[in-house]
Amino acid sequence: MPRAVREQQMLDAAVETFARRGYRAASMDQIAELAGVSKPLVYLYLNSKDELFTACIRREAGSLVTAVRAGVRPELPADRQLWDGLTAFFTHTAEHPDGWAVLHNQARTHGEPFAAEVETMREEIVTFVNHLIGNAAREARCDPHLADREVAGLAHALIGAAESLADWANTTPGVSAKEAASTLMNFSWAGLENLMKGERWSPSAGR
Amino acid sequence: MPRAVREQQMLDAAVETFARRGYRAASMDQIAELAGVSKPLVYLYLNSKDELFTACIRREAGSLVTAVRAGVRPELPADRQLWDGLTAFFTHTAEHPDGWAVLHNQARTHGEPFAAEVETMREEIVTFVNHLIGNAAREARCDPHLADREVAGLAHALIGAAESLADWANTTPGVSAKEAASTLMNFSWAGLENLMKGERWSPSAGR
Amino acid sequence: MPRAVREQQMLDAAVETFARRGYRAASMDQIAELAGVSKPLVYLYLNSKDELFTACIRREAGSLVTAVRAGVRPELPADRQLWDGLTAFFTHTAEHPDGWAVLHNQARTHGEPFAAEVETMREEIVTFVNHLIGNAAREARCDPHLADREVAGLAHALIGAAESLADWANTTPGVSAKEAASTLMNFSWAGLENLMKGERWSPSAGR
Amino acid sequence: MPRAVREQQMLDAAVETFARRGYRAASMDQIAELAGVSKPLVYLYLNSKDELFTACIRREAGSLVTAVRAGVRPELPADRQLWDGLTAFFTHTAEHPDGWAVLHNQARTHGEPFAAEVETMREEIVTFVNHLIGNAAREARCDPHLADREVAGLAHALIGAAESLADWANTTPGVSAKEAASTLMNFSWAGLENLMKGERWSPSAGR
DNA sequence: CATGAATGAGCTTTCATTCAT
DNA sequence: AATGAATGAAAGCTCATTCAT
Repeated sequence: MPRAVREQQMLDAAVETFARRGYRAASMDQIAELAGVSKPLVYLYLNSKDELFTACIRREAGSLVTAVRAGVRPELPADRQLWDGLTAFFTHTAEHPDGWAVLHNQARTHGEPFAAEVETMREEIVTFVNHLIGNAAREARCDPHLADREVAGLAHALIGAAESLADWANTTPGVSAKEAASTLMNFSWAGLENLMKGERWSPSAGR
Repeated sequence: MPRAVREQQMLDAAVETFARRGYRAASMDQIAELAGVSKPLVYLYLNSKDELFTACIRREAGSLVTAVRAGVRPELPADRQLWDGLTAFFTHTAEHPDGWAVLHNQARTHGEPFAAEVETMREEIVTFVNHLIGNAAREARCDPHLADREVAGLAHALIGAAESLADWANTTPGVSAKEAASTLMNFSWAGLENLMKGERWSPSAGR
Repeated sequence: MPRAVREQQMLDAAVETFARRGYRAASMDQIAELAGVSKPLVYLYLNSKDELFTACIRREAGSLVTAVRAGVRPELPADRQLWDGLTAFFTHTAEHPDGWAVLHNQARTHGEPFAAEVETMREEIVTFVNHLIGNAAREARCDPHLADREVAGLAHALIGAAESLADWANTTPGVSAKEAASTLMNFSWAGLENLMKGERWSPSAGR
Repeated sequence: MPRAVREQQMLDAAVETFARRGYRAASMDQIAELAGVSKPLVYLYLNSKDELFTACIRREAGSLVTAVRAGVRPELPADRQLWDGLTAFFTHTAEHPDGWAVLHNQARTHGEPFAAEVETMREEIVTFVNHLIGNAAREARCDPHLADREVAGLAHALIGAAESLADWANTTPGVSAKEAASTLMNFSWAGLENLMKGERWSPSAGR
């Protein structure tokens, strides 16, 4: 069997095992057995548990980013872009729950090298959201007056909400990608629109 | 030294160690040494690594929930309650980063028993948000027509956004609890208000 | 059983195993079993295979140097000192063949850290031989005119001869320490005496 | 490429690797890579690690013995023969440090089969020294009265001194083969001469 | 002639856990 | 109340060796 194929099988097995047991609790024995190969072969192809984990993260992150990018058409209005991006995101995470678990639950909690790998993916999304808000404000011909840090905060809030909803959708039976996307659009778009218009909530003013 | 005090010292050491090393990588030796006691004593008081970890989660979850509850006054308007709750949440997570790391990063990623422990805390917040929306709708004298599952989704979105912002605030220098709370209010309140009024975003309608 | 005693038992077992199997071929399992303890205990007390090996080398080297020193009385004539030293050396190596094998066969052939450990012992002997020749020359009231490097070379020759004879005596039945010492005195003392008198062999002059 | 050539390349690589890493630490992978061939080919030609090591020892031992033999002319006087033999020995070991390391450091320290291989080489030298002493005694028309075992002891002493000096010469900058040979002649010839004349050192007589 | 693919067995090391005192 | 002493079990990793092509 050619090397490339075996490697993908190993990555499949590793993603599944890391997702279900966690990075430390997953043993190379389990991964090798699930992949249907001997342990030395895993080491021959992927060198170490660390590198294997990194390879999983990279493959899953790339796959997710590609899926989201493919779902968005930049010529459409900003809200439509966000909607399409969220739909693609929830669809992909629903179809690859183990990959998503590796990215969201495992990679971020096991030390710098792995967290950094995921952080680059997150930053890509922050940039995307940034552009989205900028474009939307331009379309609406209003000056959003949003500081860089404020945008970063909003992006983190949006991503966190999306991540949490992805987990919720994956663990709650009957929640579709569309429903998750719809919930998040309802939750977030009004606020983003307000901010683009310069409207803000303040504790003193109240509702 | 009385048992209760010793136990708290052990939990302090355990929370710090679990937060910094992760559940599996943290060893009972390290925890015992950091607590300044012998390992058998840790076992005498807390029985096993699992129970020790569970005790950490429970203590930190309780402490966080208590802090948030103490910050909210039910007689105030809904948005003010949310603002106060968020402020208390971000303040507490900033003051107890290790406890927060145990809850957010470790507990959820190491198997059912621990994740379930955190889930009860989350559910408490879902209930809170549920009340919030219900009350706000009543105050606004409008019928929100929100299904239970929709509220659950919104609560997950809100919590996810808050968690993500807490991490962001803890790792980005100069971001205060107030700023994080403000960002999240701006992000979420408009959307929640819309939903209470029955207004929704839909892909066909667009902006 | 107190720690100090157990440690010596482990070192005994380790010396025997390293001597018989070689450093790499000796397994920690074998050593632990021979010592009558579990493997983790060996690690608890001696940290690693490297440190265990180093501890063996240090103990055996110290023991050998002590034995040789105890056999020599500095107030006696040089040849008598050499004879006593050699006798003590061959007696000790005959009584501790495994310790000698560790020093001579294993320590020198397994990388810098270990070889260096033995080299310090050798240098101590070089110094001893150096003094011996110097004193003998003074006693004989002649100026030996021996350069430092020449003495170093002679010391290496003497030590090499002694090491080789120790192996030979240990593996040839019926060879006593006295016989080995006698052989080496006959072999080496005449040459050393000549050199102290300034007499040398040269290829052109012949015998 | 003809088999004989390939085999020599493999032996070259093996000698270098065994000398630098030691028998156990040297891996067949490293050797095959250094030889520029695939691992199965090494096995095809040399069957196993043990046989490969044995082949190295035999080749290097043969090469050394040949070099020493070629340096000695039996028609010359005994001291000259010894001088020429030592010169050839030190020259060869200086020119083939890896081969020498395999013989001196590795072969003797890794179990019976290999040590025995080297022992045959040593015995050849014992025989040579035996002849040397016998011839010299005949030339000097005196009866040495040396028992076989005494000669064996002397040969071991001489060899040990030579081995030790070879290491010293290889690791001390600026020491030539001639200097090492000269040191060893000065060290050993007077003693050997004495013994041939029946003169001995004894502890009671002193200097 | 030569190799890519594959593995059984064994190694060092670590850890949660217990027990006699 | 507290600990020094001790271990069964398992993990990551490496290596000599083989076979189908």
